[in-house]
Amino acid sequence: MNIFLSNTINKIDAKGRVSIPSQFRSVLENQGFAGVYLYPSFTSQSIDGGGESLINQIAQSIEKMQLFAEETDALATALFSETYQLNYDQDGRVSLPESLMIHAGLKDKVTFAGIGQKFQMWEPSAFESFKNDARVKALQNRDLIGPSVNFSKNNKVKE
Amino acid sequence: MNIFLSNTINKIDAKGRVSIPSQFRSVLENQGFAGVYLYPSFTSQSIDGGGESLINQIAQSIEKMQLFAEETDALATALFSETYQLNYDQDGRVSLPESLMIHAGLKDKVTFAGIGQKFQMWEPSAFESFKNDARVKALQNRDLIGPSVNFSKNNKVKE
DNA sequence: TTGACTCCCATAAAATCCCATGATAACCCA
DNA sequence: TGGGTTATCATGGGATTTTATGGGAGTCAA
Repeated sequence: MNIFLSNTINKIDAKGRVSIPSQFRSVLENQGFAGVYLYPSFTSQSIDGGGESLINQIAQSIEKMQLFAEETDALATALFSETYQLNYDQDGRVSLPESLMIHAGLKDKVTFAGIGQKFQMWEPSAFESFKNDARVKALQNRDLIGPSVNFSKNNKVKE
Repeated sequence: MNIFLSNTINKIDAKGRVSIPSQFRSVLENQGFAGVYLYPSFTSQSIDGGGESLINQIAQSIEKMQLFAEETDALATALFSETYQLNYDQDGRVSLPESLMIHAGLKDKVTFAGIGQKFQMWEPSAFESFKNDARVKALQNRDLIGPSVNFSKNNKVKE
């Protein structure tokens, strides 16, 4: 597999370790190395995660912005200084930095949610309400998606 | 064959496994890999399914959006976090995630209905009533389809 | 020494593999 | 054409593997 899909809830144990879901691990390893990059989401109380290709993508989009040097630096600092590279152990577990735990309000459980190019880590009940909102917003933006997804307003038979 | 056609009812066994109909499997394997992508339908109590080409279509439309936009995250969450990639075993069976079973109200049987680019999975009796509605709507909209399709009232829609 | 981080092993539950069966559909040939 | 033989398929169930998780023991630095 090469994109992050589905969602699971995993436990954070007494030592602060979490298992990265095995399907996510296989996506990550396809990208080159057995580890994850994590940073606090800019738009929500969650952690964004991904592999090599996500980091490369972010680096590229910063370059393309053609900002003044100091603005680029500021943006890069904001992004990368809070980004952690964590190699997971042979059981597929990482221990989360405290600042990320706090940002996402994590205690002893975490929802891993695949969203394509990256995944997010949420406090499980916070994820539930975000997901319900997301579904509503998705319906409002249905024209952005291809015709094969069943988003039609009047529920036509033809698809 | 390269589109999903016709419908069959298969059993969900004690372990939660279902056989993907063999005709569907050959469509899927033409698209690149021996597995299915499933997600809850946005507009009905059923599961939408397809192969590589369906998921690529969706992934492409999301990739075009901005990386850090709030709406993009919401849309991606709605689409991908509930999408499951299931590789079927050598007998062509998958085990369905509980959240999909609940969404579609499945118990021990499921109707696979081919609808061209994708297929749907329904609780059999729910599918029956949906199909009757669909036939009525199809007749009302028959002019949207080319002249070669014979939808006249005396001539039943072939199933 | 204490705490943070590994590595390693144990276990239970879930997913997957593998083989067997019966039913149906496809095939073949006199 | 009809009857028998072969495939193919959906399904059941035992055996094996994978996965998430708990916890012991070793390493390193402050």
